[in-house]
Amino acid sequence: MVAEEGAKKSNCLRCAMRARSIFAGLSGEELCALGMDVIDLEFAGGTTIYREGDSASYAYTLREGAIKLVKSLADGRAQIVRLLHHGDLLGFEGLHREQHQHTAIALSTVKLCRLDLRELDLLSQRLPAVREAIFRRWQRALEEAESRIVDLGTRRAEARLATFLLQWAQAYPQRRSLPFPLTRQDLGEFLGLSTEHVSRIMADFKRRNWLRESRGELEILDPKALGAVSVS
Amino acid sequence: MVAEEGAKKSNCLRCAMRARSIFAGLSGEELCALGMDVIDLEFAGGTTIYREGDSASYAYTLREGAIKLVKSLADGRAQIVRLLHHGDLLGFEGLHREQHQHTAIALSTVKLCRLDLRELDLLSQRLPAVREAIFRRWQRALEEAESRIVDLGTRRAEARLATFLLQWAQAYPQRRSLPFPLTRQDLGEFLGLSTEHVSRIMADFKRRNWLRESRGELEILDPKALGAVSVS
DNA sequence: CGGACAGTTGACATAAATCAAATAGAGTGG
DNA sequence: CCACTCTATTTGATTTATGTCAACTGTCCG
Repeated sequence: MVAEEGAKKSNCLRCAMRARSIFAGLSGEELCALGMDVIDLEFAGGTTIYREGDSASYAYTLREGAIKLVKSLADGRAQIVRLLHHGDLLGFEGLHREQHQHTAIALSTVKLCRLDLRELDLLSQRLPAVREAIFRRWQRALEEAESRIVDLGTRRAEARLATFLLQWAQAYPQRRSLPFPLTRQDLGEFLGLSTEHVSRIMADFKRRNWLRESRGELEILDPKALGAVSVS
Repeated sequence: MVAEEGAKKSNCLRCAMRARSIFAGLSGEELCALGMDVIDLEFAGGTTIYREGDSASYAYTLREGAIKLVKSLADGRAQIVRLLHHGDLLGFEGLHREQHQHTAIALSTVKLCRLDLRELDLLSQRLPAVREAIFRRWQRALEEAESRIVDLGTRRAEARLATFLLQWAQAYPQRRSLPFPLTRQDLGEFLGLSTEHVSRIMADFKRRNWLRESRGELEILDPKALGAVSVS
């Protein structure tokens, strides 16, 4: 739960992430000329990166690990609004809003680079490519959100879970065993189900030998079977 | 079901909608200099304005009436992804996507103005104010989508319906009797419920004298009671 | 008057939540 | 290394919410 925070100036030029970042379109020279403070951070799993309602000063690019964006309800329950993987952005709602719209929590150890929102705003006004990149991410987020609305509105628990597992796997291509730092409660809060119900379905999938699971790792043994359930 | 389509050149300068449109920030001169083909259209309720998968050539501003954006499932069911009111935009996903992502259907007689997507794209690159306006609408759409995810994931049928009715009312401020062109099936497809279940709850709300309904009009008699249910 | 069709209502089936208890693991301190 | 604790998970029994099927009603409209 304690923030094991590391911080150092980032070298964007050499960043492995650069091609997939919002600075993808820029030349090396343009990148150097940004004059932006970009700082690399590392947090332990469980760390809260920002809270819903916090005034928004920074946005982040997730370089490694997974993060959940959560909205908390008055009655103590919570809904996971989005799950983020390496390459995803977070905190960008601060470009137009004073405050963060979700609570961001690291699911595993994460590496982030942190961008100052004010600088980013100016930058995006100056550089069409940056603005364009942010815009596109936004659109993709909207499409994913709408697809989750369809999911939640029309599909049953088994199908939602199966769909989710397959999508999770897509975030880690060419890996036979996937990092899987989600608890049953996380799954429930993402899929709109009780933890018990998630547990039953996961146990069922495992009994059918569609999955294998061991401390934070997941292996999908029968994607076809899961695919069949996910459409039903 | 037949498209009663009227079409004429639009006079944006005199448009009552102008202050709320994506051209809100522009001066009269700038507006004149746009050189855009903007065409006013009118469709009867039930008309399909475009279909999911259609190649996207136009975007629209909804000037009057209500529209549903629908995603159809393989099994014949459908999910209403968004409901649009006067002032809302539709078809803008065509700015970055080749094809429309939803089917747009008029719920009542609607008045639209139609914008050519190619021209709009050029325009938005030229005019920061326009781009900004579109961006902000996008962000609001994402926030609404996320709030629906929370709703669908955590709330029961009664609460979802009550919330929805109150939100619908907000789209028609200072009106005691609201236009309400939605069928029980529409409500079901928006809220992720069966038509029968929606019907039961609506009937229940009416029996409690929280609502009154008559051919396409809805009156909310007890917003407080609905509000209480909507949080439960 | 007679169809369509949307809405309502009832009886029943099923999905999922809730409550409660048992089990399994992972970490901790001796 | 073991005993112990704490927590996540699993499982079972039961309740509740919601869906499904079917019949009936009302209304609009030709």
